[in-house]
Amino acid sequence: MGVTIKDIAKKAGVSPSTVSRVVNGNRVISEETRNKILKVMDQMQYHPNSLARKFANRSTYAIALVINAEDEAAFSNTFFNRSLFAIERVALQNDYNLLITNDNRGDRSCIQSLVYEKHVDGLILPSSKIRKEVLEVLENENFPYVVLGEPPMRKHSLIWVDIDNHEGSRRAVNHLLEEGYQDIALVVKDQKNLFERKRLEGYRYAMNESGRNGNVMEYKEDRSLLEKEVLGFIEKQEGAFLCSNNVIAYEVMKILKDRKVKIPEEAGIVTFDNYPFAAYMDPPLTVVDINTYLLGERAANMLFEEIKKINGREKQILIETDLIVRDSSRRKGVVN
Amino acid sequence: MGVTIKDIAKKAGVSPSTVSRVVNGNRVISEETRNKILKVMDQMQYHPNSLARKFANRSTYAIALVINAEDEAAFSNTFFNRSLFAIERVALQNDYNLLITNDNRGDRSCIQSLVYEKHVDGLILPSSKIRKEVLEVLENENFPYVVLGEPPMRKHSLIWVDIDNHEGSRRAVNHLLEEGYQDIALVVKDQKNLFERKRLEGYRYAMNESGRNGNVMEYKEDRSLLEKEVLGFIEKQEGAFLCSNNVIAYEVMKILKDRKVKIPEEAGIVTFDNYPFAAYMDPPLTVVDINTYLLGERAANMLFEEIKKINGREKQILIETDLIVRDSSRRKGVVN
DNA sequence: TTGTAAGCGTTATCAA
DNA sequence: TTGATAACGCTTACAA
Repeated sequence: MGVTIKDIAKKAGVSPSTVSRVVNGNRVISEETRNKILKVMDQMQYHPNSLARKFANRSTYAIALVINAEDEAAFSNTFFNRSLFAIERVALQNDYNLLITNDNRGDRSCIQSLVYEKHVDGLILPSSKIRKEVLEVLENENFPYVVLGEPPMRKHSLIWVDIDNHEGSRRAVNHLLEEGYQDIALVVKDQKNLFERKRLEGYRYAMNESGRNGNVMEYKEDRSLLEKEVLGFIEKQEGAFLCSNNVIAYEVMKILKDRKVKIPEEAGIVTFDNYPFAAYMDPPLTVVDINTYLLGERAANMLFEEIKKINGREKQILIETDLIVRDSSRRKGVVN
Repeated sequence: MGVTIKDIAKKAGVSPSTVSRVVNGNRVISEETRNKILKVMDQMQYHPNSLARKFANRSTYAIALVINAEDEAAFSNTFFNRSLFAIERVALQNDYNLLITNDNRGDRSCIQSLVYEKHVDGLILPSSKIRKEVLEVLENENFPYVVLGEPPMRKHSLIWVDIDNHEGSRRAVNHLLEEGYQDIALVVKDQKNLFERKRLEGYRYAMNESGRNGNVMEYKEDRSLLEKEVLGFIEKQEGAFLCSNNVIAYEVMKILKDRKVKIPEEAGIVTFDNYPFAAYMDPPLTVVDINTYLLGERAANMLFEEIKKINGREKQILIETDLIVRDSSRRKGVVN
């Protein structure tokens, strides 16, 4: 097929191993022969065969990102995308390739295939993949991997990165209290999801700290239920709503506006996730922004530290959220 | 390292080639030996070394998707993500891996590396990558590739898939005319982008067909300019706005609402892209939906047809848009 | 139906 | 500083 190291060697009048040394930037080689070989490589348009290289090195120079998408959801959410982008970038910086693997089977086979057959050098796994049988495989092989999201087990020994949703809720609650809202409700979609669970915990924690009970509402298909709860809540006091995503925030906002409840004067809103539209709402929405780029970047960096066995590496990282205050919760200065 | 084909052969009392045949599902083999070998493979936990396999086969069983992201933009837009998801899925169906390569250098080196070094079996390239020097490399090697988006050159010979933005505009314009709006303005962001160019062309075409001149507005940082144009336009007649994305639509909507212009009675709005928020707007936005999942799926399928040299394959595909009519343009029945 | 043996392109060990 | 040679694990003529 293509030009091989042997062809170069023959033409340059050296041995294949010398050529190999040049390709690999081996230092112990004379300027003279190096230049000669480089010239021939250029002339003959030599491209090292990475298949052969990987084979000889027993390494793919690739890491795999396992995703867990039964449907398109995982790929269409911004959360995932920015992480992916970051991971790809870090991989590139380390001269590694990134393999994307969508694993919709629940067993260990995907991981086994990646480890034993595909011979990738490291894995980034979503926390939803963490199960005993999977960990078994990885630990047997002493295989480098990082978990994306706080794992459901062994959270003190595994290596993972997550968004600090707990702290995000606390920030939002404290901000709303400072703005003078007397009570705060949390509106979530379903509490199974890990993000929402942590948000709930943080909310409860902060409410508790302020001596309040808290009030959790669920956003369901049937809007009228939520409507009743929201209006009932706001009737009692100048309260605020911490919403777990932008759609929920929009719904709450609509319910309030329909009843001519003034935002932020009579009711405040804060939502998780800074979707492009949050800033365009009327009034613009205060958000707890989560940096998913950083999430991916950290995960990938940790993985490479594992692969390279760098000393003193961190094992668990929580990424701070960022509270972006906009008009939907800026009660102070408006009300006095 | 791991268990090899030789280990299996020895233990099963056969030759390595026989084991290889079993691994590869070769037909010419007796049930008996096959079963014997399978049992041993299971016992010894054999996993074929894909590196060695790829090397021996001179094929990676991988396709690469080249993306072109100087920044996070490419990864955070939904457009790209669903395509990516589709491509990954099709690759998997064909037992291929997907390699994501972010190429921010403008030259041919990324493509060369993919073709000559990494030995992927096919490429999916964004149309922005299509340049003479790149095509040269690919054609020299007779290398399978598909372009994502109508290419800037050789559009009748290259293999590509794109969204039919031209038709999308026409649909929207005709819908708005049918609803009784007397004139339609197109609001775009910048006309350099291929999507927007095609939308503009389609708009002009349809307007022309209806004997109208058309009116193109640009959405810029400074909103006041657009405001003037929008209000001036709507003063003259009951007109409608075709917006090139959701943010623009939101801005136009806001301008109109601030002046108490009734939507859809006195002004209509249609926007490209069905972002989750479009349905939540007040009134809900009519959208020209573009199926980017299908875009990726088609691209990947075409690529595998190229790789497998299947007969009678299509060369250029335009993917139909879908008009989802919501209240923001439903003037009929409201006005009579 | 099965076995033998060469070969894929590179790296690594050892000797020169 | 260089070269000869074996090895990596699998596939595939070709022979049996």
